[in-house]
Amino acid sequence: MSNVRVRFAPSPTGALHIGGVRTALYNYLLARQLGGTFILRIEDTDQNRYVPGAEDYIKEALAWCGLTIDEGTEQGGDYGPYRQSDRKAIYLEHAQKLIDNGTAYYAFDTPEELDARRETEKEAGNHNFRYDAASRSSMRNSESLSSKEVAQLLAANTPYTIRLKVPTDEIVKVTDLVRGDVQFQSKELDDKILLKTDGMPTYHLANIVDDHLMKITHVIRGEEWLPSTAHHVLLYRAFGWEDTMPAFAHLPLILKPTGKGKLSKRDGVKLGIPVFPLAWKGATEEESFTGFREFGFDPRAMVNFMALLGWNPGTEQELFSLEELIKAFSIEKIGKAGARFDFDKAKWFNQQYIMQSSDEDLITIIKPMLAEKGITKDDAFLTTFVQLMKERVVVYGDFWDSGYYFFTDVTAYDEKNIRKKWKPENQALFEDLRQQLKALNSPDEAAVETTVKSFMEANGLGFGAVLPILRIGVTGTMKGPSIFAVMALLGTEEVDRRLEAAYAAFNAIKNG
RNA sequence: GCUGCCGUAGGCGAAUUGGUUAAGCCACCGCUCUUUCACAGCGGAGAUUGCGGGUUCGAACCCCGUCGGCAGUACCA
Repeated sequence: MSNVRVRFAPSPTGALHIGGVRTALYNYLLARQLGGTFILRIEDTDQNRYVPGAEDYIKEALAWCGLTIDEGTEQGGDYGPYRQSDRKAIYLEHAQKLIDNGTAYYAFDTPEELDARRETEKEAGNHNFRYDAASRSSMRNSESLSSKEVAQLLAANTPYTIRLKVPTDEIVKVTDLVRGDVQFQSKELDDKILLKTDGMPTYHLANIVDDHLMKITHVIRGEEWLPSTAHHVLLYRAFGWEDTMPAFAHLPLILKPTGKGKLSKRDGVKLGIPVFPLAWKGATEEESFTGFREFGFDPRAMVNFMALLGWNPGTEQELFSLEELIKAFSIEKIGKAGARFDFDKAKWFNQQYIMQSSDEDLITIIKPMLAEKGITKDDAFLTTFVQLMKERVVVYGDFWDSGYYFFTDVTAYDEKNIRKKWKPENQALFEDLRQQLKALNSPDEAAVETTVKSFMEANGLGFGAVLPILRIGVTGTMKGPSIFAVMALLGTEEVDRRLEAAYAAFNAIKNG
């Protein structure tokens, strides 16, 4: 095992968004490719936003995608605990070190005071008030107050935060694996809060301390973190850890299908498409979302789709198994521009996977769907069924939606085509055909075809006059597999029953 | 506003890193197959590489400017 160690560090504030899944995937791919370690760390330092069930959801989602975790809250490991709320003491201790070495300071300003200050600045025309080198002397902190005053405040248990003391004028360089060198002027950076009043760290502190302690070598995360990376570099420096600082790779955003803005959960409900791997049951209808799994996706298809969203192999290969992705993946091939979430493309991948799936695998998936409707069928029947249908479905639900007639009576006829094709004067002929078909005992597809064809020949009827009648009569629709195959599978009794009912219905349609 | 990132057909995106006619896939159109739909195969349309300058024999690629999109700008992550 190499010393490469990467982490996926979600915050349990709800369902894991598809962008998060992709971040996890890229981390996982890098770890596996280099024989490294994939770590799951739960970043639950904001108690106000904690959502019960979110942590389990994250784990289930990763498992569904096939991303196995090496170290984490369940698996354990030598660098635990892996839940940040369990590491509270560590952060306090480290924040203290920064106070001691002068790179951080106590701040006693309350949120209300901060808000008030922002408000007055705004009225004065300054819309970008920052707690920074320029303003900190006018705030209440251990930089502006005398050490005696600070000691008194601390002794009186005055609530405080610990802030990073950002250097006044310095250029902070960040080397990003996907974007190259990025520079920030330290005077544009604010004095980020490191430790909150409640004793919990902010993301910035926790992330640096944990990544260092957990010996993380590569930080792969979303682009929204790029601006604060300068702070992170400053923190590594403040701790004296600069020489072991991990490499950074900031992933491009996943954009809305419309192209404007980053994909949000609202887009999913608005467009009726999943933007989460698994469904999420929120407190209300509005906070509940469907998932790729519930939408009828194969996890391999979703993973394949996501892998290509912001990364490309540089070849023309499009279909990748997880194993192939592990081999082909490279950070250098990650794109810089935001990738639009193209759900049509996602469906195409799923269709490819279904077509590639074995009959057995498909049957395993279909059986429970049928059972839910109280239908059981033997494997021989189901095998033929999936063979007939697998190349014309996109999501698993389509097996039922466009193949329900294999299991139950036709619910609606294609009336438009019936009006065009049904000739009541030919009914006697079709009754005759019905009898002929019925006489066939457990026929195969070829036998049905022969019977129908000789019937057509005998009566001078073409395919166009006969097949649509049979097709709509048995399945209700013009779409579907070979009608001879469908009839053979359904059996003579069933076909006879359906045709009898259909002819009556056709006359009604014609007359209505 | 400020800071940063990004900009190749409708979408995803390639281009041996400055070297002929700017790949491929999805979507779209047509043909073949099938008297259905889908799959598959073939073909088509669609790009003055956001725009304007510059450097160069030569620019999608380098430089400057400009416009646009996005992100960040919390005691959230």
